[in-house]
Amino acid sequence: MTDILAELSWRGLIHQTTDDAHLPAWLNGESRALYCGFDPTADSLHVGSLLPLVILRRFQRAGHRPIALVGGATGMIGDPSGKSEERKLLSLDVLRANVEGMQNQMRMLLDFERGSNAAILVNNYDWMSGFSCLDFLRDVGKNFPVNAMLAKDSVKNRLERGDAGLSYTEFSYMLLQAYDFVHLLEHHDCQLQIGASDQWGNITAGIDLARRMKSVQLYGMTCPLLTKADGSKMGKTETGTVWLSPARTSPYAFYQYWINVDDLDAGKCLRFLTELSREEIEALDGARAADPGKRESQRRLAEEVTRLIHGEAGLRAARRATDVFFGAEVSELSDAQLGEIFADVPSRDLPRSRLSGEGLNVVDAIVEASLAKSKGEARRIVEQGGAYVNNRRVEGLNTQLGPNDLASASVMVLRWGKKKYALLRFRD
RNA sequence: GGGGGGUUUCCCGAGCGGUCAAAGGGGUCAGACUGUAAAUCUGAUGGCACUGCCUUCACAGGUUCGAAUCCUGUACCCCCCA
Repeated sequence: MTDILAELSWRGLIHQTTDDAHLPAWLNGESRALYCGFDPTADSLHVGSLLPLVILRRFQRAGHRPIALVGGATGMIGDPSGKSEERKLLSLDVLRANVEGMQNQMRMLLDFERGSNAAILVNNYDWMSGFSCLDFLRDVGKNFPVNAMLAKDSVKNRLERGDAGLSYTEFSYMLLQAYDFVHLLEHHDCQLQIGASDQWGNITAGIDLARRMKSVQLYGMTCPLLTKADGSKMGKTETGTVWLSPARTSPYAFYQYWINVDDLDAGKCLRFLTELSREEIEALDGARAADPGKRESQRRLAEEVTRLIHGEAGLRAARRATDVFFGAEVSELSDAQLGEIFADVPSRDLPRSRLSGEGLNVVDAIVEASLAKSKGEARRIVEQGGAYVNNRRVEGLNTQLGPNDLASASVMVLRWGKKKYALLRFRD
């Protein structure tokens, strides 16, 4: 039995526990069940919710049994924690699809086969949907003093805002989550709940409920929120959220997100999200301090996290795309390979005849590919040396593109500046 | 109700009736440098058939050879006196 708390502790993953004194002995004595809930607000998890999931994984590797709970029921209500205003309710169909999508991702990170401590996936809709309103109020609601509920930060913050308010529905959220804990205690002997630090109130609500209903003392533990050195949340880019689903965020974009992590955040990310050993991480810290330009930490981070989420194949694809995006000329690749590498990039189909005869002028090509809004803009970028065809700089305004400028059988790769790409596909 | 000021290109902001697509700053984009960074430097920044033409300076009209600049009206904003 690995000392999981010691590991979480050096990684900086313990924000708060409900019982610092007894938790170590309780966990190190034998294999325990623990759970963490995830609300199905989208059909994919994102970087923000990755951290608790990785922690569940760590617990499992240390010999404990992780229970991943998707909030099919709680998702219908909306958690007020950390939200500044009332949430819109999701339709049942959307929720069902979201639960499905998230479960698939959990299957990748947790092992559901692993003998005595195989992970368990549960959906609180299964036990909540049949719970009648009256029974719930009598059995659960009776145990919640409104005073205590009003004192929770998640509620207090919303009430103090004045402009936002809080509906009775969201106010009740913590009762549902609290009951989940009791339910999992009864059915899976789960006595520990983990979550991000904003879940503290909900976790302690569950512990209080269990004490009142079952006279049992449960445990809770929170991890820090995954934030950047400047205080903002990780997992957001100008283009939006970084998702775990390859359909929403390609392995390449995912890999790039981590490659671009700030030096100041790299050490934290390595500790939080990778399974590298303490020695390896500290070696990387040293390397980063000595020669930050090499960005070994970021490379390693991107590699580890991308492999974790997208597997070896995804990592390979991300790397190959990176080579092309930041490398030399695009050549000796097939249509299919290019399509895969430039999966994220907008493309446009043009008739092949545009390449014959005089050929296609670069400026026109750039506009056709929607890289530039107008010809003037396209012309400007060519004049300033910021336009590239197949990663080769375009020399002048009157460059004409012909069949020889295709990178593969039918694809031409246009680039604007350092990173903005577009494809033109020439079809018969 | 009376008096005064304002409305400019993505934003702020300058703009003698002609030489204004409109100063300057910010932002954005590109290039150099670099660590796929930050900072810095350089250039660009309405459209097009680009040594020229077209559309823009709240809106609608007018004066003039010619208006973002003058006049009239309309809308919105600000200030002062009641």
